[in-house]
Amino acid sequence: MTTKELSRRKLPQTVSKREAQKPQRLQQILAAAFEVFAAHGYEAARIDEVAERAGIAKGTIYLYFKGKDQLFRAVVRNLIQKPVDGDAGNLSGRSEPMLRELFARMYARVVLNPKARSIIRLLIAESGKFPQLSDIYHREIIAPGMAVVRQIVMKGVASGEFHKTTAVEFPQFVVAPAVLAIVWRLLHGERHAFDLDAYMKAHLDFVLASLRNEP
Amino acid sequence: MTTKELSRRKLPQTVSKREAQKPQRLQQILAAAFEVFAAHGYEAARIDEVAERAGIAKGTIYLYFKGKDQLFRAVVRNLIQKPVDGDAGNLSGRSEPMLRELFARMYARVVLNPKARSIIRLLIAESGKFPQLSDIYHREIIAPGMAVVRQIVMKGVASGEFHKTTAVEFPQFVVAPAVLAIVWRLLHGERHAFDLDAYMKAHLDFVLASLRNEP
DNA sequence: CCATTCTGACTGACTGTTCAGTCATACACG
DNA sequence: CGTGTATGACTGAACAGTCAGTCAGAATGG
Repeated sequence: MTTKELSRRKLPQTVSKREAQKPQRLQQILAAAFEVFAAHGYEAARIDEVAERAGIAKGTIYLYFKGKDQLFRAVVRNLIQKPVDGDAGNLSGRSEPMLRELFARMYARVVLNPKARSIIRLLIAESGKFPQLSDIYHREIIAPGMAVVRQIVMKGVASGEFHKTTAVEFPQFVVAPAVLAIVWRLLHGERHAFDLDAYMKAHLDFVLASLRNEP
Repeated sequence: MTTKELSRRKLPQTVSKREAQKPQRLQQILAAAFEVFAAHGYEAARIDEVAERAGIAKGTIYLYFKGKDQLFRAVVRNLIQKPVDGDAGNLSGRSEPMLRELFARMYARVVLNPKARSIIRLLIAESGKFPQLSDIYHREIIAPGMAVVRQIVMKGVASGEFHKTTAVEFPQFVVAPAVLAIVWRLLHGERHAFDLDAYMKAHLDFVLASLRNEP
């Protein structure tokens, strides 16, 4: 790139107006596509509806994605590769408050989050057709999550706060009721709903009762 | 109908050969349709494939079912209304062996049963389009199941075998790890699999550790 | 008994529609 | 005015659902 070429550009605006629009378009498409896939599932989702919701023409989608399956992959990948940010946070102090903190985050971010539920529904429904996606989900979300839970439990056991428990081998037990709550909601929607706030508190009590070292 | 007309018929055979075939056809269609729906989901399932697998012509399916959605409903209803037979069995004796018995049945019949898993996947995937089906599932399977678990826990509490536990309000906690195992399998198939036999034993230990009244 | 007629379960080629993906044209920006 | 971007009418394939026709087997008659 020559000095002359550089000097032609407005210096603060290294990218042109049009170039600046592109990532925005992509986000429009991804957002609209997520809504449509979440509402209807992969097969029943219509590309025309995605275009309409994004406020663009159908052809434009094919400038950004090779086809329907590529679009689907991009939508889901985009949402399950989101940084899990400072989730592994402070692993210091007593294990019980750490579990309490973990549960609060887990229910707020996943169980009570319609978007997260929709992704899980899509992953379950389409894991036959898109196994790579559930692999990503496992690598990025499930495995690190299980590792954190295991850490907390092991720490509690080491400090004598918890007794020797099978939750070290299977940290799944600790979070299982949250998974059940998600599935319940996916199956029954608003029907047969139960008090999720009481449920969360009781969940913590139930798990701690199993882990705690009673004198 | 005259005596003469009656005397012509062979008395032991009240139904004709053709009439006897009909229920068999219906079962053929339902069995084939289940395979196809389970493999591809509702939208991606092809009626032609159902016909081919049942070894009949496509038109025949429409003699038995009004349309694709009616066929789907029939397939799922047929499988979730199956008699839960003597599941509520003996509610006598100590609660711990009763839980042990319950878990053995639950893992054998549901968690380890590919057919049951497929139905759950279909229900989760299509509960938006077919909410009545998950209502039936709740009424016929979930609610009675929860009632049984609650009975066992309450009995244990009453006898002093278990302490006062939140599992009375939310029997879901007791079975949640089994639900997680199903979802895990639905998401990851054979990948990331864990030892389900050890898991089941540990699950029982974990739950009993929470419920038991330690002196 | 056999011959004839009748019945309705079954067939599969066909139809109309839906929809993913394309492409000639229009547009906007530099 | 040239280049990269957007459009939406169009196409061809796939597929749910239909229906005129077939034929095994039941009913009727001699």
